Amino acid sequence: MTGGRRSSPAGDRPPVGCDRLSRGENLYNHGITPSTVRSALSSIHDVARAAGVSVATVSRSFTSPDAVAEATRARVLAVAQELRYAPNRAARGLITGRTGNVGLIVPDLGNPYFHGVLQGAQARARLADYAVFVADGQESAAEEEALIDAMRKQVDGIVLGSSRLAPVRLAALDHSPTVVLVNRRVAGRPSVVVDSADGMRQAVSHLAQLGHRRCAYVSGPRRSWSDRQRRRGLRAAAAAHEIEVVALGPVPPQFESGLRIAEAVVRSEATAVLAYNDLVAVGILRRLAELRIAVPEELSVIGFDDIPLAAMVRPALTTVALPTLRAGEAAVEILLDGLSAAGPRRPAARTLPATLIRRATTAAPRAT
Amino acid sequence: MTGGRRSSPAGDRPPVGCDRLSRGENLYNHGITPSTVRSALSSIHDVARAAGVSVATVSRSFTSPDAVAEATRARVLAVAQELRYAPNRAARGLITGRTGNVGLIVPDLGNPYFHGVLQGAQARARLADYAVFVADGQESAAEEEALIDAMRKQVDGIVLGSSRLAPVRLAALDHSPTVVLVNRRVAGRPSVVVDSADGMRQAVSHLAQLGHRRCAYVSGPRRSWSDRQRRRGLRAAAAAHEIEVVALGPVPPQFESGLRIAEAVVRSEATAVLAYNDLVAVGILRRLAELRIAVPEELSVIGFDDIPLAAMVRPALTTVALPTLRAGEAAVEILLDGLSAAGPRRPAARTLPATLIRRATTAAPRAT
DNA sequence: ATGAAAGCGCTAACAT
DNA sequence: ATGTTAGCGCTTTCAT
Repeated sequence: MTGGRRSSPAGDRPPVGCDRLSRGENLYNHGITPSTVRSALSSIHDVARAAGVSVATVSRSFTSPDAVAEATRARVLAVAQELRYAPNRAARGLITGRTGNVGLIVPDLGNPYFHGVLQGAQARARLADYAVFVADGQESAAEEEALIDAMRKQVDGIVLGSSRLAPVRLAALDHSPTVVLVNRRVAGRPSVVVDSADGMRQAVSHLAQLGHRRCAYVSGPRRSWSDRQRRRGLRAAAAAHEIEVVALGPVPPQFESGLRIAEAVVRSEATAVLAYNDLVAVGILRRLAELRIAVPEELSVIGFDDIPLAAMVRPALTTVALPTLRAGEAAVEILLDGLSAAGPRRPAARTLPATLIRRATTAAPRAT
Repeated sequence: MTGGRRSSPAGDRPPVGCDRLSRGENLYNHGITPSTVRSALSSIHDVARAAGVSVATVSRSFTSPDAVAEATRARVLAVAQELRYAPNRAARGLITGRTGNVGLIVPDLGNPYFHGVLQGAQARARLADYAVFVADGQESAAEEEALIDAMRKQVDGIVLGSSRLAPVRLAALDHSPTVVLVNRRVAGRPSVVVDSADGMRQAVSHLAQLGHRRCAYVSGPRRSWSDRQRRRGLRAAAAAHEIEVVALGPVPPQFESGLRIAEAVVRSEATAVLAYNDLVAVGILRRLAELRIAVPEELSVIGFDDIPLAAMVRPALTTVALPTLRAGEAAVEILLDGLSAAGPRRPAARTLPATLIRRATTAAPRAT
């Protein structure tokens, strides 16, 4: 593409942009062809010089195309492409106050739940030509705050997934840049949450219809907002369906927790168990199999999240699907919206629906 | 017009931090204390003024502490903390040529293999106080190149995981910033690869010892460097152990592929199957269970990667562990090393060992 | 429609 | 040891 077409009036100009290169790059570039050497390090000045216009015109050609004459713009753009020039976003940000970046901070990059959020956020950001920083808070509130501070000036907004920060700290956060919460709700902050209380309702109702009367719930981290939502949903639904609840846990939201808690589930004499998340549910499933307890015949199991794993185990896990990908997208969308919005407005608070996915780990309880 | 901002040419600038805030942020900040409101947007000038020193001294207090008097530095740092000042890295980068960022590009953020790489890269980068951009190439070479271009000026280096680029394109890539390859080897480029050929050797040798004489291999993407390594390792090891090989595939490296290929594996009459990766292996496992074919009694199965999933399924998957986390770490390490190194030197090429993890999907073939 | 020049926040000479 | 100043690459008045 680079070599062939020379339709522009700039075609006969000498190959420019090499003066920058001589700074030392070419120490590396021994046997490399000219087309390779043509560096991406050209600046707006190189383009201006090569196109025979001022830097202002080059800048305008990129940022407000209508402000420059058709022919000029075409020439500038052609030269720019030839030189592989693209505006330096950091420099641009210095003056515009916009970085073109967003940050994503999650408590644990190892948790599949956040992979969906990351994927969604990244995809949505890319659509708007935004780049995303990602960082792992290591389940620590302090680290999370440190990361926010580190990112602050480099981004136009931060998506905070399942923040481990206390509500007060969350509320006290700076408003620049904007922080969008995922899986948390705090007054005055934009957020996107999943209606997991309703998901719980669906799960319990499903169990009730199957005839279960006594269910166990293995709860997640005590300070987790999601867990509180689920417990709330559980209380309400259980009452409505006259189901007895055995509370187990709390446990860390991991596979190993499931392994460990499984026997307690059995001892509880519940005919069904709801786990804080799929990871725990799959752990339970695994241990149950070792214990030779048939699922779903002897015990029904329901998870939360619908991570890919849920469909891969055997029997396939019935679970409450939480749209993590969409949550990531939505968070970035809110961020971007807020940036383009003229004035301040009340913070967006999106709620995404949860959906029960019936697979193979739920059935009627064994007749007693 | 927003009058306040860039008014006075004569230096007497208004307290920036505050006028920024008044743009509307504090509409949200009702009952919040002054110390909270004090924005993080203060610049080096604010600190200099408040500490009664020049901006140069403030700068030095951060970048070369020894160059300023003990007492002065203490005062500056105190004021800085009070003002919640931290140097703007974009501005710093403009002059130093260092951004303090690295980029990570992978073909598919949904693939668990890359989650390890991401985690490792992020952790290692954070250790050096670097931030990481992450992007999803969507299994497309073109998108990958576009992402590289988009990142180029914002990072000091790029980690390219399992690049889908053709070798020529890879070789033709700019050397600024440095690109470190993961799971690819190309002349003149730093890289970290996992010795999966040796991993394959271990797997085949294990199978041979168990008594298998006929094995199937379900290969991954044709253009995948890893797949070529594995086939190479397989050929050699199979020859050495006098094992007959049935080649199946290629298939996309996903769970569903395993589901689909399982029957072909059975028809192949191999007594063991090696899958391109764990995802495919687990898919095979799943379908085999439906087919009521006992694993490992009737068929042994081995995967590659050792993603968390491998230990969670039942029976637990025997697999060749590839140190993805370490690969991510190593890649960033190489990047950082290269940045601090004085002159150019021959590109680092790290090879990480693969390890066979024997779990429950391999056993001696059924006596015939 | 275009150009000259100021300046975003910072660091690195070059003074003092 | 500290201050002054010249930019880094860019956008944006303000002139022309």
